[in-house]
Amino acid sequence: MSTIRDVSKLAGVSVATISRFLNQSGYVSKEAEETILAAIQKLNYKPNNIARSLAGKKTSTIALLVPDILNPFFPEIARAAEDAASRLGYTLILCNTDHNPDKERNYIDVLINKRIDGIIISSYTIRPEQIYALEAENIPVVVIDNAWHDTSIVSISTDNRAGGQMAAQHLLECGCRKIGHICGPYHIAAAKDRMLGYEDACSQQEWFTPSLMVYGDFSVSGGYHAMRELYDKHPDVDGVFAGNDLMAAGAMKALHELGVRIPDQMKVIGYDGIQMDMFSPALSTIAQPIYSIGELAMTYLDQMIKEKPLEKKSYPIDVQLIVNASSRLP
Amino acid sequence: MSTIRDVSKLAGVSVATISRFLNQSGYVSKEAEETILAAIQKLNYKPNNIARSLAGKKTSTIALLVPDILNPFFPEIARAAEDAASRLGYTLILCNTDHNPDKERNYIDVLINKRIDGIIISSYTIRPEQIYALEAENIPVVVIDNAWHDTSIVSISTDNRAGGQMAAQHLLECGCRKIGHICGPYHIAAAKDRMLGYEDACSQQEWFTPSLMVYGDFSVSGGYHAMRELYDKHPDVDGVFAGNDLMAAGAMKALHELGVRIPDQMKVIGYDGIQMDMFSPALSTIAQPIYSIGELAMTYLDQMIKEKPLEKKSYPIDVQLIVNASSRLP
DNA sequence: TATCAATGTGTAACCGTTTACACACATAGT
DNA sequence: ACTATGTGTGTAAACGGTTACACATTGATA
Repeated sequence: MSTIRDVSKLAGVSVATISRFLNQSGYVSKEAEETILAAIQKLNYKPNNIARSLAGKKTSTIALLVPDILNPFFPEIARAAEDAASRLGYTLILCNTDHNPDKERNYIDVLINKRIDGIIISSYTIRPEQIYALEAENIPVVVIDNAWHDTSIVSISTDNRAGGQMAAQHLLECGCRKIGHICGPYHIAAAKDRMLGYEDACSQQEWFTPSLMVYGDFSVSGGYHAMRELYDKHPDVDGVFAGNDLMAAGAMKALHELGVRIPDQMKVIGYDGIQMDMFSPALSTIAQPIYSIGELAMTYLDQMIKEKPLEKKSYPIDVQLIVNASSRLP
Repeated sequence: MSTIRDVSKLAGVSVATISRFLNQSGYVSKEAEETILAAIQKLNYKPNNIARSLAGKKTSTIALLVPDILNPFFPEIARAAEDAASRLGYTLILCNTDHNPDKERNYIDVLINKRIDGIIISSYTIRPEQIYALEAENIPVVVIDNAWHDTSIVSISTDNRAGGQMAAQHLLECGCRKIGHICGPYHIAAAKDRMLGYEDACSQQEWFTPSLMVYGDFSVSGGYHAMRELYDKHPDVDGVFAGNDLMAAGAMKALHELGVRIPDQMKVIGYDGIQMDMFSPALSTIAQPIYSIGELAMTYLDQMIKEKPLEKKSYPIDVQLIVNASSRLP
């Protein structure tokens, strides 16, 4: 493995000139360029990015911290972030935290030691102090899917309450006369906000009762069991809003087993807009622009890394009602 | 950001002693340990891994090259590889190549420049020469889901032909009297082998005709259209083996639309064993131990990095028939 | 002709670690 | 008393780049 000094020797110019040539910085004559190029090719020289990073203080590496890449929401984020990262000349480190604060802390330490240029975090469990620890080391952070208002932390997030309201409102407009809600984990702000949105839309209806809100854990099986529980308590529900698409899928599975036809007897709507093109009937949902979120996160992060000022700290993103067969009017 | 020299100064010992302490190498007295620890804490010192890598020739970073993390097969691989990597003290870089040779080449160059310790590759398009390029730079490679026999390349793979045969055989045993096959892209060895397995099982049947094999592109919509085409040509098929689970899902969607009941009128089996717990009826499949594949890849890679000899070059993994509702006997 | 800017190049310090080597001292074995 | 071995520490040279600074040459301008 040859070094810049080997190239320097072979080409008969100083290492500084080679470096200038490689980085297109400063002046290099035509002749020098040619001899350098020839030497590089002859030696199959590849600049060592480790050394570059040490001297230049930039690793061209960013990290993406997610709870679990197996949750279909995150591959889409990862894909978007990676596409943007690659376009901007960064490489993407993937970290799964499983909502585990120890793992989070541990990863953050490792990433600080690696002197990554920036980090995108999606986490329900992380505490602002940990973000400040990163900022103390001059590592820019963008948080997605979880906003702390009134902090200096840059975040990209959607209005879950408005989205929840939109979902419930849609079912009302479809003519549903009793709408249940499968709620995500209470300690997750997004889940709670979506539930509040549901309440905004439904709590004044004469049929409303709190037992229409059942608990799921954002997973398919959570949605499945929640749906059975809901149907047990209220066999007359004719619409259900699940706090995310995975639970909606679980609910539809339960309904299928119960012989309840969708959308004739029951309309279903989810939340997130993850890719579920294999589904039949296709699921209505409140779609977040997942790809855009990942892409924007990377874009803002890049600006922070380049020390360009950002306009705002908090970037709200709009959600969109997608009507599909699962809630289509007869 | 303090350095080892700052710690050295504050603790009143040489940098060598600090380094020995940090790496638990060589002798360090109890007293030295204590003063060092105190100094580290006081300065909030974090060892710079870039410098470490430069001096030590190890980056503790490995890369995972996949076609597309959005394909549900790969998050499972990524999760497994990342779990194992993290356990072994590595960090995982994620790269999407989209089956695009240019992107592959580009990533490989970048990764060489970053002096990653090793790389796991899943690609249908990559050429052995590119792997040799990595090996020339002393970067160990493990290839998954694609074996080149008679080469020095370490690979983990399954016997797709046997798996395809198993799938078709299963449908025969279920009493199917005319079985179609939705085949993946011809240029992908795995797809072709699965098709050959199907032929092994079915080509001697009196009902067999080549037009029972239709083409899909390993995607949901590919499977959907292939199923419609197949049903068009042969409305009397009562069993279909799709070359992967995504196409099986697309096929089931098409069948649902066509009003064909599964499994009564048509039995369906897929291939891969990706997570599809939201599906109803649940899909039968030839399951690859996806998690194990990712985990083993990382394990073997670690051994290669540590220069421990590997027993073999080619690690064959067994697949398993999973019978679910989509092919259950009446 | 003197002055200046633009072009082109080289020397050497620096980035923050690891580690080979030298050295000092204690303890134990002969 | 002499060696060998184990323990503990420090100096300084790597690792492979970047870049500040000094210096030389050229051509244009006053």
